[in-house]
Amino acid sequence: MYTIGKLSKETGVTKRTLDYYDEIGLVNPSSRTSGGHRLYGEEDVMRLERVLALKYMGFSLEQIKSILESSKLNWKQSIQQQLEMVKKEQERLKLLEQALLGVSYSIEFEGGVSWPIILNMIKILHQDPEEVFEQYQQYLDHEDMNKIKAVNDRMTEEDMHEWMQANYEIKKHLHLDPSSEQALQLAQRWADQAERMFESDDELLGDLWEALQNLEEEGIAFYPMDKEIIGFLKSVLAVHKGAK
Amino acid sequence: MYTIGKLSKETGVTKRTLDYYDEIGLVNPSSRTSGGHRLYGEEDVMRLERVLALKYMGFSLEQIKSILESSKLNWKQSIQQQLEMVKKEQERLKLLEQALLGVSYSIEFEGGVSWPIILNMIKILHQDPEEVFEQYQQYLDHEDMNKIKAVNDRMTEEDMHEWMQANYEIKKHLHLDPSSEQALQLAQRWADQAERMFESDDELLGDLWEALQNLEEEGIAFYPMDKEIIGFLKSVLAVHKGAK
DNA sequence: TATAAAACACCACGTAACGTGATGTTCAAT
DNA sequence: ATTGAACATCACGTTACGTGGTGTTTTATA
Repeated sequence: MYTIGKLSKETGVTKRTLDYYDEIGLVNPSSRTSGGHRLYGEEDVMRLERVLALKYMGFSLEQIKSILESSKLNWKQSIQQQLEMVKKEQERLKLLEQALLGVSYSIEFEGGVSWPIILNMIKILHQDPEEVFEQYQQYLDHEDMNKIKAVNDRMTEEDMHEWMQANYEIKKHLHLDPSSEQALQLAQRWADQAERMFESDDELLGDLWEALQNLEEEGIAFYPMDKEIIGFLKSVLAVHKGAK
Repeated sequence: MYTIGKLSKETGVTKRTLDYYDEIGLVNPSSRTSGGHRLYGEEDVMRLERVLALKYMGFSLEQIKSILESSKLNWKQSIQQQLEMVKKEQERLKLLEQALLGVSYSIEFEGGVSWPIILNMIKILHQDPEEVFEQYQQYLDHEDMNKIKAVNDRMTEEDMHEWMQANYEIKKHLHLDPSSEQALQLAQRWADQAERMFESDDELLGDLWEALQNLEEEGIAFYPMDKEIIGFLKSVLAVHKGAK
């Protein structure tokens, strides 16, 4: 028989928690002393351990209570549900990580917090892609959109970093002569990373590039693409093609 | 100028939430009607959007309030902290998923809920490996332990499934003649999966196998390994070796 | 066996970010 | 002027306990 203090030390659960579990009927001591002190027996300890296991698995105390009194069928269902919840939560966190990384890089490269970029990024990640790529509707078909979303999902931390940096470098050097070697290198860097991210799906990349050029407002390609960047790339491309 | 209802519809935030944000001074309307109705201006809408973005990124309202009034330096720090939190949470969820999968398979194969298995699984995942593999201390060195932990981290859903099933199949057929073809196949299946999980690190696998045999109590190898299973494998191995 | 110290029971308030009414007031349209 | 919709404000509920208080029981020591 454990007193509440002993049990607390044994299991690492605070007294208050045991208090609470007693109060809500989740783990009741099987007996008491004449003076009213709680005494927990072996079964009580077992029950507590099970409760802790289920708690670790992410169930609420309410759910735990009902699970512990239910049948096999209910068990399987609960576990499956919980599994799905966990998977969804993991996806959410993956997106969250991307958003935070984006903001982090945006601070790093832009030298400060750029709200338009952040808000766009959140939009991309927060809602379904349909709504964000709405402006592309007239230029890209449904298949393209899905592919682009897949590209976004595949993007690693390094991809994101390189992509934002390449864009930022261009922004910093918009004044460069499009025919200069340096401009060509910047454009090349941009194109290389785009190639990498699109896994050489040149058709898709071409479609997106077309769409970006035709857009009237600012475009988004995992990062706000302002007209300036697009214009710069366009002019470099023109010179380069002409020279060839 | 938006009234609270308009703003609510515009942004998808409930009135109560706007109420609350006003109350705690997170987003205050910049003016009111003579009658006291709230009127939100463009800046207020912008502020709200920023708040929502930060909320999406997982910050508490308290943090958001201070972030919105702080400097760049503070920003970077906050984002980095949040990033780390998110990464940690993701690791936790990965473990959680493993635990749930384990329980799910245990129900599937054992035909019901087996608490010893569940509690062991939770122990494996919950606390640091030191404590769980304590019993192996005398048989395995530190390096081996870390490798085993790495194996655990690498384990996919399919690995786990196959592993538990292979173990379960053996449990079901303990009575088989060790020299029978069927027994050999069961053992082979077990060994194959072990090989796969250990990525052919035969030395490590050998060490673990040694340890498992020498243990007096039940062992754990990503799943409770009872003496019966070990005994079965041992006898099959003996017959097979003898025959060779 | 008396007494002091430790452990305990039980109570109540606090937390975060709102949801859900309830009541009384102001606005917009008729 | 009236009426229905929108609004302001209040208050209690939610989860899983933490924190602290008061008064009682148990345990250790003299």
